[in-house]
Amino acid sequence: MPSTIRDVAREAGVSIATVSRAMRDSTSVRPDTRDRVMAAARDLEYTPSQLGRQLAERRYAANGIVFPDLSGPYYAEVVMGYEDVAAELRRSVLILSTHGRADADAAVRDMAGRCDGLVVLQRTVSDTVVEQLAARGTKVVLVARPPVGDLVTVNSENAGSARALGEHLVAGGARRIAFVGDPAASPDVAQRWQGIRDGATASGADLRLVQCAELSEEAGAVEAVAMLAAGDLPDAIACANDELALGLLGELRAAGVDVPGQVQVTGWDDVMASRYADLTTVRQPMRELGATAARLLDDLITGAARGAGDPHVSLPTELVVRGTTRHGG
Amino acid sequence: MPSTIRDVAREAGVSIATVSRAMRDSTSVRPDTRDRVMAAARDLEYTPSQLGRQLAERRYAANGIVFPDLSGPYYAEVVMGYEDVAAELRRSVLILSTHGRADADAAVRDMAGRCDGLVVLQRTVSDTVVEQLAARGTKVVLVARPPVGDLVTVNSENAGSARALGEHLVAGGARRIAFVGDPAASPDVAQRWQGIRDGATASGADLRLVQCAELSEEAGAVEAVAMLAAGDLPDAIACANDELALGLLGELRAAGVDVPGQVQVTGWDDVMASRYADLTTVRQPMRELGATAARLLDDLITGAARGAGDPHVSLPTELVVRGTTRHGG
DNA sequence: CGTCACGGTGTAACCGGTTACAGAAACCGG
DNA sequence: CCGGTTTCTGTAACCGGTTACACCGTGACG
Repeated sequence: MPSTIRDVAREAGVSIATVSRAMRDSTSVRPDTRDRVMAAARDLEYTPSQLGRQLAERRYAANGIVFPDLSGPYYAEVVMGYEDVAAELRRSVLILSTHGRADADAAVRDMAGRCDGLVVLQRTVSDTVVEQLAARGTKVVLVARPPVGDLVTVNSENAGSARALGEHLVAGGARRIAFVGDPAASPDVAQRWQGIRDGATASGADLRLVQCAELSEEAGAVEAVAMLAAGDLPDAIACANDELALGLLGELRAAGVDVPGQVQVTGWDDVMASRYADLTTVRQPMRELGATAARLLDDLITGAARGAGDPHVSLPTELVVRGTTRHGG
Repeated sequence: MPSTIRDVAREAGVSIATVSRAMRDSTSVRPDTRDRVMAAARDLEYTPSQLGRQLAERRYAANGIVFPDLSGPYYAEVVMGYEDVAAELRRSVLILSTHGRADADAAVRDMAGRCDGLVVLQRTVSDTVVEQLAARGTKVVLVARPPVGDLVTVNSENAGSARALGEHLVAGGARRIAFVGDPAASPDVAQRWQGIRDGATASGADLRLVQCAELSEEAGAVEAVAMLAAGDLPDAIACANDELALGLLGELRAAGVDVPGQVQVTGWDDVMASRYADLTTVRQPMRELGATAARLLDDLITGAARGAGDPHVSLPTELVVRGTTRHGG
């Protein structure tokens, strides 16, 4: 229904090549011809079809981003940072949440057929598919995901802050510390676990692992109930992320446990709710993660050699001490 | 670089038409031919170009969604609900955050050139552009936005819950109530303001408006400081959304004000942080909003007449009473 | 005045698929 | 064994743009 370049050409009495030229560069077309074309385009409400253009130019001017879920605040922030930069670079953004979908790989392949490059958050896409895409020429940047080949990755620094967190807990008097999470689930969690252990054990405390795969408030509540039932509360509980910690914290407080007097509790991410729950945590630069990934991806697509150095970028994090841990000590 | 349909045709010793047919429907191609084609496709790692396909079929199999921002939890949830349904319907999702961008209209037009239909949240797109898009054949669904022409809209019910909220505050003993927000900013806020006023005044209380355009924690904090400075606290403060209320609440509590003893405070949306701040609020079905919009949009695109009735859908909301208001009365 | 350079424009060949139409091959009953 | 279907496949014309190349007219220069 919308008018095409040929309609405009007919209306303006020129060839389609001239219309194309008039629409995209002002040089190489005589001013009066250009005006005639523009007038015709306006009359016909002509908007060049992105599709035709993309096919001819063999570029999409679009980027994708694949993430597990948008329900927590974490990914939303990353996506936001990504979209922001992408829009600045005049590229459209396609999103794909793999959630629990079985056909995630197929969906990702489909998406790859619609954009010049994409960012993969976490383990949402298998190594094989990532490699295939990269081999086919789709540019890929991995965020918070184990590296594949020598693809560019962006992560936030975990080890340092985790260590600081471990030391902070011990300084607050903790001797027996529990870490709630699943180090096997993601390298991020593994690094947090490792770092906290380093910090805690170096100071002579004990760290034990409470295996917990899901990182939700519900899972946190479940773990809290289990610990209370076992009647064996540690001095401190370090959670793999904030949502887990918030769920756990709610349950502990409901049970009348004194936090941080009896048990210290920490999370990771510094989501909005943590400020209100007064939860000690580690702030991740979520928007920066997305923004950085977008820029690196653009470099790859445009062929800029900015990232000639290390293809593995790591962004700093920051320990945020609040009321669920003991200060000073 | 990736192989095309012609490569596969050559490899398999058939014509491109046969390849096309073999790839998309299993009937109408002899099994052994089909196998040859599939084998060739596998060998060459052939994936049909979405671009070519879309151009030929004159459909994008993609939907867009335009929203102001993803920083709060509200839009993220709506987008999530939208993406979920879209993925189910096998459509890709394009996102566009208008944030503070000056060229938002141009970006939306560009987006419209990449999808069969799109959803517009709030006032992110001007009436003129919405009308143009609709006229050009792009299907449009409006969410939480004033109607344009007879386009389909999806909203959550505001008036009823707002009225209930007003009555609840009065039942808690409030005589002088302040509403913080800007009814002119969005019809949602206008309806909340109106509804709360109805509920409050019917019970003999007073409602005054504290004009505040921005709906952020910062803005809420600013308003709280202003009220404290003026030394004239009302009995209750109803905020246009949760973030505003949370910011305000933080400041009041920091100043030693007794909530809800001295002042009752309410928000709107029921974001995650509100549970931890123990904020009385109204729950909106955010995911449903997105999901419903996605389904209605799909109906429009596929031409299903499901929505033959009223093109204005309204989803129910629910008053959530917590600790920042006085129960019972 | 002939030639050359150059700016402006049109023709036509792409980009990578889908599909109407026609023709070939296989199958059927008589 | 033949005519008529039916089933399969190929040819070619799209979809809506971009762009290499050829062409034409003009002004400058020798």
